[in-house]
Amino acid sequence: MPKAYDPKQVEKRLYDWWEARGYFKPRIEPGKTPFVISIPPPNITGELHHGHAMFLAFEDLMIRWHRMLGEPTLWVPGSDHAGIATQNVVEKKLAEQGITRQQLGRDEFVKRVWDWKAEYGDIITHQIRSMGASCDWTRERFTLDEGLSRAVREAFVRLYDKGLIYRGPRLINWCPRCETAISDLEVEHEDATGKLYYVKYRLEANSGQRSAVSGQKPALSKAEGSAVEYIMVATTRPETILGDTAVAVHPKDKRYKKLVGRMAILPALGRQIPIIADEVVDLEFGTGAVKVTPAHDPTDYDLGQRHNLPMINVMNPDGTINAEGGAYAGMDRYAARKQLVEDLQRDGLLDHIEEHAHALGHCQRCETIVEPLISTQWFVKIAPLAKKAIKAVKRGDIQIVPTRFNKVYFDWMNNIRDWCISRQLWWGHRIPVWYCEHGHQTCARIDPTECATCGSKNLRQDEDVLDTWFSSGLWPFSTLGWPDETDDLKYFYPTSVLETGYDILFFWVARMIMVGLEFTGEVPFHTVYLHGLIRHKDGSKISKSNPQPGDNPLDVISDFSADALRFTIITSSAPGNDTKLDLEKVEHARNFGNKIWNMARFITSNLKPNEPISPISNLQSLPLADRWILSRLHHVIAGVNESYARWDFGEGTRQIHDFLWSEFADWYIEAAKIALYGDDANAQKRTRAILLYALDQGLRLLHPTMPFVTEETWQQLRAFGMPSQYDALMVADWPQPNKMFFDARAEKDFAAVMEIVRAIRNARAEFNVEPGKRIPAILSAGASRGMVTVLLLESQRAIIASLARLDTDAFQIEKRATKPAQSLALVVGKIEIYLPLAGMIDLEKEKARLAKEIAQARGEIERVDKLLASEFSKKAPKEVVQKQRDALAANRERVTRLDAQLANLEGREIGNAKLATLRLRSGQTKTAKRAPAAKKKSRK
RNA sequence: GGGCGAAUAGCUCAGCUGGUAGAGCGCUUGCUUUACACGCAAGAUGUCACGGGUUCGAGUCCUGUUUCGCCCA
Repeated sequence: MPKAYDPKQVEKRLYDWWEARGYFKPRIEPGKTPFVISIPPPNITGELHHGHAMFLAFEDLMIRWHRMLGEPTLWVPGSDHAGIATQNVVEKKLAEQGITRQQLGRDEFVKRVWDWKAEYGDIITHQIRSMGASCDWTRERFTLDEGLSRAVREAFVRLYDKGLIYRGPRLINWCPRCETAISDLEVEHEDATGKLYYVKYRLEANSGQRSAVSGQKPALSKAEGSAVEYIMVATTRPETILGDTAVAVHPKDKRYKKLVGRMAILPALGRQIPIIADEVVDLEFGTGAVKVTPAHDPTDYDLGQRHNLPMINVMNPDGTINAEGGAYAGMDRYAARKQLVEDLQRDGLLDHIEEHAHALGHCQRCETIVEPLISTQWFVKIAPLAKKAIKAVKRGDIQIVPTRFNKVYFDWMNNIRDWCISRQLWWGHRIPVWYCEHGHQTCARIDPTECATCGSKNLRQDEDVLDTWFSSGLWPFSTLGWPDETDDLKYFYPTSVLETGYDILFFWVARMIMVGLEFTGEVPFHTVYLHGLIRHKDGSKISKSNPQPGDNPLDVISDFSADALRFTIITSSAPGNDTKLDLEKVEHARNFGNKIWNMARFITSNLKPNEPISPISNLQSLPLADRWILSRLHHVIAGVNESYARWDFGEGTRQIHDFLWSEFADWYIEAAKIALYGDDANAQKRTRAILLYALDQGLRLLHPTMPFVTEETWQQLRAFGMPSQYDALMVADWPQPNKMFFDARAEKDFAAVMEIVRAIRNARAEFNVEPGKRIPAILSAGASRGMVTVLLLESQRAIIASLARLDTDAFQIEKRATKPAQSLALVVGKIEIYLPLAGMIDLEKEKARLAKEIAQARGEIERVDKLLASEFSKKAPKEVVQKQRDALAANRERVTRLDAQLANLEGREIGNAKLATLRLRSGQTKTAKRAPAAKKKSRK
């Protein structure tokens, strides 16, 4: 085995091997419940980014874990045709050659997009492979492939027939750059400082009664020296004046009460519009009088509906003013605004301009400011679908992790608005509705040849395509063959988990739930696991305008390995919370991979060729270190299973990391060396078996998080003779905790051994003992249970000597030893350790340190004394109180001994005491604290 | 305006059901100890944002405040 693990040599090879062996493909086993995830399909225009890396890490973890649990496991991969994005990309490319899509015509353009897809559309799915994702590529789907297109059409026709899809003129969000309608969700609101223009509308002199209202504000005024009256409105979008069909005031607004019913004259166009009263008007905003543009503003649209106002659309699809705009026709909306403001000013109708903060809607795809306008579009009547979707989550048929997103989900579902599903694009699923010359609609699964109503053969298909999310909504079942009752659909649906970022809870998750229930009568998945977003180390958003090293996951993989990226993502994130990616952490994860590799390297180098590995038996008779590591291993197995079961993959993976590094490598492997290098053949053999067993189990636990390094390492173990019924780790059994291995006594005893070794190492470091030097030591077992302790220590003699670098010829273990002259005395629990280190002790330094420790221990005593004197001793649980009592006793003893030593030192200084007995810092408090901690989890 | 999240060691983050805090990196000291310098050993480091409350006891529960971020309108 090479000295260092090289992921570059491994990852691609292993991935191809796994795939070639068919491990990614599940077997349908009736009677077994399958585990299924549908991949969140990435856009074919996309490149791998950290959002993908995130879901790939989590989903592959779940998939590999369940596969190892023996469940038929399916991860359906695929990609999304991304209507607007893809069309934009291809149009941009054509533009480089000076070609527009209109020049090509629809059919030719769509063909070009397919060409583009053939060339570039697989990039993303290949990049996905580099993360190690074990998807079943034989089931790969594309939202625009034949089967899924059929599903889309089926879905549309069913909703249409049910009356849940309708077409009509409504106020929608229009992107003038993409020249298509977009749904509410695709509009991103951004706060901006704009201007609020105060514009005076003249009043028609003969309309209604005349009145002159004197107000605080010049909302209504008579021009100087004339009889002309005005009503003043405030607007952020002056160009929409062209589409005004009323001015509205609040019915209770005294300033304007008398004006209601009169007519105002629209500036620039001279059209007469009524002044109406409606409660929706905000008395505080601007002048309290608002212009009403029903065709270009959501509030005004509703207002217009209530008052039967005409709707005048003044804008072309490209954002220029249309013929309704009179002199402004043909101007871009912002040019028209500018011109209009100038004209108003010239005419004395612009009163003043104020700064104004407001939210501006932008197109999610191209960031162009979105224009609300009236347009004839297709909509899904969504409330009936939402009702069922709410129930499914309320009933618990679907569980959202973390649960706090339930509220977000319910809020959105309860206030849901009809979904605009038509897009004025060429790339996508064309709406399956045909019109005849009489205006009849024919909606059909198969392209019709005649009108369903009048039989006319003169049919024309609707030009629009469907929102990409319409097809994504069907994803969990369309990918399994729906609407056909395929074997896959029957066996794998409903899926198990839907794992994705919380940012597409509405876009995708909610819609899948709604349409899934509608079309299949079942929830599309039982659990929704939402992850957070990956951000820069400083918390800023990863974006093209703020590039930082490590933004591209492919670079991170190349620098540190896919395993390292996955490990980092898993261990540094909590469900639903954003994660800051720290490259230093990825580096550590890479090092961890190398550490694992080297564990195997050590083990394999100690295996005997052709020696059969015997199973572990006679647990009771095993040496302490063996019983300890097996017990620890099985506690960790239990812990990982518990953590994973409650979706806490980070905690589970951390436990594996800590076990392998801080317990298995730091202590067991080091301890195992004694047996391996000793001359007891049986001990060697047994130790080899346990090393193999523990690492094998550890690798299995870690495999879902770090698939490559674990598989490669495991294959090495096999190559060197580790018996296994499996050809690959990825299809090996998932570890299950076995209580038979739990051994509290062994954990406690070995913890003591570790403490002794640490105490000696600490003393060596403190007193600058040469690292390689073997020093003498005397262990004194102490009074109670002395013989038991002696036996324990005796049995660990070689390990302690080796790990603490003791001189084996001068290493004594006694029930009760006397301190030699010129020695340090360390106390670990009841055990005392004397290190004769004559000539190495700095008296002054030692006295100062002892004094400090005494002060510390006294502080502790004071605190616990106070605590025990309070209600605490009556009300706290017995074991908690006992723990404090123990701590108190330990500290009292500690102070006594420290005091004695200090006095001894001082006495020696003034008098001539011969013995210097020193205590070091690893006293009882620390011991007591560390032991249980190490039992629970001891992290590196 | 409504809602959610975050605030813990210099940095990035863990801390499940309340019993006075952990990791990685960084830092200090020392090590070519025959698996690993992508390593080993030994260390130092925290009024757990702030105020109030519940409790014998609060980083952990309740409440208010501040700062930052996000979602919805």
